[in-house]
Amino acid sequence: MIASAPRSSVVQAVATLNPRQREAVEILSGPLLIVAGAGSGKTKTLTIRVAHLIEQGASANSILGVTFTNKAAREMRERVEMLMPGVGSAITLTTFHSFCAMTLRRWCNHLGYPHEFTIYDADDQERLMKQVIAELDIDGKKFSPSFLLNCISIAKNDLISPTDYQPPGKEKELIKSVYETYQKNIFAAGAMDFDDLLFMTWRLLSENLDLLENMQRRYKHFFVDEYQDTNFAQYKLISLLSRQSGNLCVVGDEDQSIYGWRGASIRNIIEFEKDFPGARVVVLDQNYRSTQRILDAASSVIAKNSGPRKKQLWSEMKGGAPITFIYADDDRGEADRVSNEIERLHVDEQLPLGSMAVLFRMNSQSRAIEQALVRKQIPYEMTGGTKFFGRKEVKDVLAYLRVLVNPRDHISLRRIINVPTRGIGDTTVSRLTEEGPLWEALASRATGQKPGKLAPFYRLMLDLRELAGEGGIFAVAQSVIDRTEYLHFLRQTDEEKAEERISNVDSLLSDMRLQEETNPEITLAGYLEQAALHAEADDLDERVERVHLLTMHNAKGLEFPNVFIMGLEEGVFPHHSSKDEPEKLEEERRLAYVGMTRAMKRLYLSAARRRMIFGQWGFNPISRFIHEVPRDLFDREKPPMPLSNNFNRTAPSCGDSSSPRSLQGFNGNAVAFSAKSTESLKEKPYAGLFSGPSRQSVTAEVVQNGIQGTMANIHVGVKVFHVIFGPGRVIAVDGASLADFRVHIEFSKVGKKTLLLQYAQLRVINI
DNA sequence: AGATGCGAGCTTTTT
DNA sequence: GCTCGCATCT
Repeated sequence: MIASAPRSSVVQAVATLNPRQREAVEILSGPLLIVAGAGSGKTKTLTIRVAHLIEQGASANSILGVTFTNKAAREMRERVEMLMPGVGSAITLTTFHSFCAMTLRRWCNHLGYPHEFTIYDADDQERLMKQVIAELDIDGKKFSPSFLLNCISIAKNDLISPTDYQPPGKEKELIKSVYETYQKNIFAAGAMDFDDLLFMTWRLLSENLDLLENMQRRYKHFFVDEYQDTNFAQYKLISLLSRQSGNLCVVGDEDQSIYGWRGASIRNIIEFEKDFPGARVVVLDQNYRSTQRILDAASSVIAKNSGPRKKQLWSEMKGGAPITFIYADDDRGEADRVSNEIERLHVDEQLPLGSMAVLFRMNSQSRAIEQALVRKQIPYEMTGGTKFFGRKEVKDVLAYLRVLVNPRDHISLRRIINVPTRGIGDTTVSRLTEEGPLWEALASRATGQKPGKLAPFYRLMLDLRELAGEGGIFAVAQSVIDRTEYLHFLRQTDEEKAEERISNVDSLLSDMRLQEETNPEITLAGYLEQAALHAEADDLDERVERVHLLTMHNAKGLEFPNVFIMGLEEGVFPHHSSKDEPEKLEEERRLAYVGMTRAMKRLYLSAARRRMIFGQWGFNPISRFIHEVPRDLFDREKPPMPLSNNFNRTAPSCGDSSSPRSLQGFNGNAVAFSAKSTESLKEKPYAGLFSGPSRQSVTAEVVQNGIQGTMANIHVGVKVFHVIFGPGRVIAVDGASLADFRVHIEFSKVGKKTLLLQYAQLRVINI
């Protein structure tokens, strides 16, 4: 067929869409919700929609797109650019936080902030909070910095200022004053935390109509990706911006909402049609990523969540490889078996290492698999974990640069005033703080009667500031390092780590030089902003020839042909802190859904019978998420049947709930000990695990396999030992089934308690 | 001011 | 089991 006119690339692109996707692309005005299941061609649809908008006459710079990560923004920009050269670079496409930072850089003087404001990360926030705690003379044992910061974060996410803040629970006044003092101090530092970026932008635009109108004149078309992970502040902000034009397109999938703990509100996507009357809804449920079998597994798991499912994903790739279950004796064995399989896929099946990803619930799980891969000399790449820009040595150098840009930043100034050590101790600093803002106090003292050791430091900072005014960012950082003899300091303080630290400082310098080459206009403030808003996941390169290691949170939005999910055990995944709260548990399940739907061809789920936690062996039953996958989807190695399918029963109350977040949940299972010695004891000695005279004579058996034996061992009169409550004696037992077998114990330290055998961590003491 | 030693808490997930 | 922060000592 010969086209009568040159068909635009957009028309060609639209032709490749399925009917639903096409519908989404063709709705160009008004509120639109695209429910986009995993792997449903969301990015493609959004990209073509942007191109279509432009073809229909929208100007590129009237489009504002917000994504969750910088990486997603970058990739979408590239794809738009490919489709419509020139447009990719002209549209505004960033993360919420970057967009806010950009807006505030221009106008934050309206709120009394300096244009060079610093962005505080979690570490800076904690330092600031510790100061607040000291200032208000708060009992640090009663209120941890993280608890207080969390209260503040929740308030800010809800756009509540210190004045309007009504803290929950008791000690209201105290928490309120913490928020007030924190905000006073961060403002004095000319700094904003992540939540401030959103809150302040909202304040700025809602309090300054002219600025809002300025924005509304420019932006006419809005889209928000990963809408299920937006918080209240983000929702209000985008509502405000789009209110006038009404052209708001949001894309998301409530089954993939995994950031509730960070303030994200799933209500935003659920209530979209109420919030924006007249909204159109398009559901993308055809999956182009995974085999049907993988989708079946993932769907079965997510189906256990309450509420109706809006969609059922389906794939044209019928069948597919079975899901593989791997069950090992311990975490090391689990890692060995996973790495064996990785090796097999690579060597025998010629699959590239980069096609494989190992996912886990928490970063601490990476250690075992990293060691296993190192032993096999299989190259891997870990994304996340300790962030590059969060490393001490990197933050030290950045702190210098921050002070040069914004001398009011007393958190950074305090950090480096005696790093490298130059004889300015805590006493001196405290005295300075009493005299006023730290930098000003430093200036007046250094130039006054008794400058002492402050003068050379002040002189140094002045010199560097002068340099910062004229030199490029790389040159300034280089001077900071040279003039402070920072590398010498690193070598001196910790010889073992010196090499690595120096290399990190080196990487920082290289990055700065690179940034400067790509963008000669870059300012120090700009670089610091970029560093603050940088996510490790932004750097992930799927094309690299290494096995990818990352958390499921970091895996969001990615796909890999072969996916391994490790640590599918109760207490690990779902994480013990989520087990007792249905809402948190549902979020864990959504996380499992996200993890499983990353896989294109093959999916492996693994678990260990026992793992080392806090230097002790923890025994966890297989995760409920495994049992929620239909057994016939698995390979030959089927997961053992669950002990009890009643996971939703609340955990046994173990006496006073005020006891420190107990280890109980992690171990969450009974461990039975019998007198006979077995091979596993010889093979894997419980070195130093359970001290005491009975050590030689005990064997551990997981309840999974041995609860029957345990029941036989536990009877009235037996002496037992509980990890938390210590020694005690069984005074009664009852319970009709394995699932609710109860043991009444008189503990010598804490008195009488009733425990569910299935969860209690008990061992029989043999005398 | 800096070095040494001990105990508590630690492991969610991150823009 | 490890690491960090704090207290105590030189």
